[in-house]
Amino acid sequence: MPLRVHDTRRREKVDFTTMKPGVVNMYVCGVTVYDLCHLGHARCYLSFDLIHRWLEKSGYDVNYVQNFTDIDDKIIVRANETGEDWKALVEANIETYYRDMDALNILRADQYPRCTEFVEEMIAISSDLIEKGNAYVADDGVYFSIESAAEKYGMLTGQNIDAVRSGAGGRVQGTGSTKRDHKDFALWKSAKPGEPTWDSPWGPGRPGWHIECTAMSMDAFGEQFDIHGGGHDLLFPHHEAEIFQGECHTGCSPVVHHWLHNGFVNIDGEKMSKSLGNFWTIEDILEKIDPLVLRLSLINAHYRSPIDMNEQLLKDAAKNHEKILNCYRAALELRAENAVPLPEGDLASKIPLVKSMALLEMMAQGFAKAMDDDFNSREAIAKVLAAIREMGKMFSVLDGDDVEAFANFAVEWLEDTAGDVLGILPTRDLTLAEPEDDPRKAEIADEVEELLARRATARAAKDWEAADSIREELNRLSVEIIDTPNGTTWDLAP
RNA sequence: GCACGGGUGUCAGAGCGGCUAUGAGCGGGAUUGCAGAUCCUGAGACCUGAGUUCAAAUCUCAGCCUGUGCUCCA
Repeated sequence: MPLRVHDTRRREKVDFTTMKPGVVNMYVCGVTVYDLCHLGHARCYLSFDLIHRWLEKSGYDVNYVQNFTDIDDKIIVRANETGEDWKALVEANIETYYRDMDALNILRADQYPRCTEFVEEMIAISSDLIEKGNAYVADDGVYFSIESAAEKYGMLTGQNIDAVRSGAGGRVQGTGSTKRDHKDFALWKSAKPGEPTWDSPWGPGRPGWHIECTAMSMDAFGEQFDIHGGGHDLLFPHHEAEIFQGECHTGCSPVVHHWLHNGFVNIDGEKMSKSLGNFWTIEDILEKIDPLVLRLSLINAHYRSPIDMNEQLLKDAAKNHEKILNCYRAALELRAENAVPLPEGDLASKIPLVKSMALLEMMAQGFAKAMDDDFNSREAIAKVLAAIREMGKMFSVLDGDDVEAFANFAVEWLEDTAGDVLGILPTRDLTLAEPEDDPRKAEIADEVEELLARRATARAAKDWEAADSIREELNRLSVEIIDTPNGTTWDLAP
């Protein structure tokens, strides 16, 4: 079954094709680095991380480019507010961007170009657009003239230029700009006092926002490429501006073969915004919850649907994540490197085993089918959850060589799907880590072990009252214990 | 106003012409000293109206409700 993707421009799911067989050139709009990353950024880059991972799993060689917007009004304003050098501000925020995204197990892109490195290219494109009659020089900069390519208006949002034309005029007045039409957007902004500037044929100034992505994607891929992604708020005007610039400059239509946009994150039913005070930075959330739980909660919906983030959602995700990890841990503990490969040996006695493996194969196919259907991670997660139930059943039914071999199979199954594609599995070492490996746990380990030993003695003597009171004592230390047939294990309470 | 989405059980959230989604929560049961984890199992749904069809959450039309964009925003 071929990969299908929803293309915003065509407004439907289409078969995914690439310009060059086996190679995907993908550009995703990055962050403007003036502040910490928030939940919305997490969702966006998580969405494209899944797309990135699935394309690679499908055998494509993916060239993933994501930019940093490192000069912009907001950066200048923020730097002025704090008295910090804007370059230092940019560097600091790029650092925290990497820190947050790494925590969420988002694979790095292949390139992270910064727009200040492409000022020359942007000037060249702007000059070309002026020559072609698609742009003009005004008092305060260079503007792209929408009317010069009116047929390209509304490509992504479906807006009708005639409806917008009728409202023109009023807003241009009073801004001090000599831009001809309120729909026109800036390619170059003339310098204002106290701002960082670059030289240009139109005097000192700095590039407009939209032109950077055209310059950087062209630098990376040439005139046309396969996927352009971003948040669904970038549809207008940013991505439509790119269509104007890119197509007029290159003469190619389309420049972008597949436009992909991710949905937004709401908080408790309201749009996330600073003014509402419900603005969640990744840094804040990760103080409270496991990054992989946050990751699971955000990929637990189709990437185009809006997500309403709330406590219940995180609770569900934590619970599911734990289930998956319990299964993964059990599989890792039960497996044996040298187990007899399956299915081999006396097949007649292994019918349940063979059936179960066939069932899991089908689930793996279901997983692939879900991902092939416009990266339906929610459906894919459902397959993983169904699979771990099957695995849990088999772990308790099988024994001996069979369980070892089946566990090998299960480890591979899980790493192939939940690990490589969904990115929600910790490393094998972390999954099997003993309490002592965590410094917070190491601190209390001796005390806990001593209490556990006393409890074990009490339990052996069937003194349940004493055993339970020791457990309560452990609970007061935020320690959770679990009795298993092989002894008692413990962990810090979540 | 214009544009683009969405309305599925208590909640989250897939499916989008015929087939148990899945998970949380709730109800039984197995296991367990108890708890936890695990497994088995039950109840519970497709906004309204009309149409197409042998068959409609699923397609068409109308209505109602709701989200988002149209200004910087992932």
